[in-house]
Amino acid sequence: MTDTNLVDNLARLSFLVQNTLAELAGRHDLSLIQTRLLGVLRDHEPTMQELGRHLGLDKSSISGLVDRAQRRGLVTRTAGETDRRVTRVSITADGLALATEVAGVFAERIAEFTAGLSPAERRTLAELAGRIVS
Amino acid sequence: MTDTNLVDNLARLSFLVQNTLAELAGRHDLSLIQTRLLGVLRDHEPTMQELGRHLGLDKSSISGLVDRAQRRGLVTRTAGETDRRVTRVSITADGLALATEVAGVFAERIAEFTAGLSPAERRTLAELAGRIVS
DNA sequence: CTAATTAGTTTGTACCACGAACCTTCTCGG
DNA sequence: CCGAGAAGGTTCGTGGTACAAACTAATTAG
Repeated sequence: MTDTNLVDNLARLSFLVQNTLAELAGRHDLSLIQTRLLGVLRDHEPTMQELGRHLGLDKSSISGLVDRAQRRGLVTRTAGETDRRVTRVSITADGLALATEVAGVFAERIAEFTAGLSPAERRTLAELAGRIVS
Repeated sequence: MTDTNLVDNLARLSFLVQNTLAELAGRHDLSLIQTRLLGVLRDHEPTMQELGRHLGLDKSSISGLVDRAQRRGLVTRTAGETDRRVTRVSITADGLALATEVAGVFAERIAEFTAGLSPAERRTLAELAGRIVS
């Protein structure tokens, strides 16, 4: 049955979560990284390099990522006001709708996965996961 | 503080675990998928399409993946004995050493992440994660 | 005002993933 | 037994992802 190997089970859980998110995003022709990009932009209007820090990517990778998202009308670039070297990236209405849709379905799917747990167990899991990531 | 949003915390935890594995693998010039490949081959000697099922990839993706791993001497192809259409993939000594090394460091890192949990909490986490993935 | 720094883009390389076309090797029905 | 179709892999073309290095434009330091 469900063994208690912490490392294995965390690894498998992480693959399950990531694959789930990738699959749901893929239905809207979004990659994992594009989805993360939109997720960040829901709460921020960062510069290119702030985006790089958020996502852990090189600035040249960000250029391409934003290029492709912009081509699809999901984000826009805005020139910085004071410092004209910087570029701020914002999410568009289309991008926001897509991000919200994917996030919603993802939450539903996670709920299904954890349906076999009691409410107390779900709280415990959320709390332990929260302590690890913080 | 560590809030108790289950979906968010599971998502963040999964990114933490995956990024950790990707970073550790990257030190040996392995991608996540190459590492998973070696991980599967530690316990199996699958055909190409069995590999595809394990990893959730198209057979054409497997061809390239195994090509690159073979070029680095991490795996070998063997022609099937009875059915000569099939190709079995095996891990080499070099590949096994690499997989073992990465797995070991990964386990250490997970141990560090969960060091703030009590032994009982770690058992609980392992058990809850195990029930979700099973 | 020049020199160094910083933000971002471009270019070249490699990996990753897919579908479609293709080859070889079975397998099955007649 | 043999020809049609199915099955296992590979190849090719396309596109996303990631990085480093070279480059441009704008800002800041001296």
